[in-house]
Amino acid sequence: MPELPEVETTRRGIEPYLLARCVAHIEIRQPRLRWPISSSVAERLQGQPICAVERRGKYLLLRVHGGAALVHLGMSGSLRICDPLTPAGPHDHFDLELDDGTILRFQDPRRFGALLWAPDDPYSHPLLRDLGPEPLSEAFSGSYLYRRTRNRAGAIKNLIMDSRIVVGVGNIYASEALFLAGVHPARAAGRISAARCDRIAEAIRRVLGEAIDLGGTTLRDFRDGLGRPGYFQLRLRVYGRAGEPCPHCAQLIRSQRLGQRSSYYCTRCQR
DNA sequence: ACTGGCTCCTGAGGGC
DNA sequence: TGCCCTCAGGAGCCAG
Repeated sequence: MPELPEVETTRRGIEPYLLARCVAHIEIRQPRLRWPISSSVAERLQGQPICAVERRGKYLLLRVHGGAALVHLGMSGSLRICDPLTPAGPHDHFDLELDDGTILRFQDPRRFGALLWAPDDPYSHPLLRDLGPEPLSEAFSGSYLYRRTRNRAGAIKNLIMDSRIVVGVGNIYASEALFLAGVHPARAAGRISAARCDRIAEAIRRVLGEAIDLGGTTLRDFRDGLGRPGYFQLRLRVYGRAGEPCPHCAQLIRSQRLGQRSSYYCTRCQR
């Protein structure tokens, strides 16, 4: 579910409730997420003021003195601000209780998400250390993408979804960006020209930027930190639209599995 | 160094 | 109504 726009939307939603508040208690109901929740997370957060709520790729960082809690939403995770009287549901795996009574609640039916402790400089944690650039930063550009794709035989769609190349682009936005750029998702990455790498990089920035502006994409269950849905699903041009006409040329949109994921594209507009 | 495949889970939806 | 199958938005990890 959550790709970069959904994680950023969540971050913006929860940040005002967390900043400068102290963590009073952590309630863990189900420690078995992607990695078991270690007791050290609770120990290190307890009593600490949260000094920043940051995002790196699809990871959220709740920074405190001495490190940060890393939260990943996996495929079905969400974070919600609620009050202590809200009853916890079966997939509400942990609560961060703040000193003003506010609760940050993590729900994740598929349990692919994570809560980890990253000591000292959290950006040197093994999960963050080797991540590629943020797609909306200066470091990500067409020339960067061109350089990183040389001699790569794999499909361009798999490459832009590889977090070591660029972070935050999941299955939905990869299809959308390649449609905007006019590039076929299965095209060998190393054989794409510099000019077309420019178009792909620009399309990724545009799609992610628009999706953040619309509060993310809610296909089934995404909600922001306050329980509100996103609206980018209304702007999806090809994702999930196999058999419907292409918005540019009316040719029927096709779908194909690429690296175990469904890809959607127009054979006339994308080469 | 790359590449493709497997894996962790639960829930929804379609076919019969 | 119920059972079985397939698929789902992530991404670390492994073998080749």
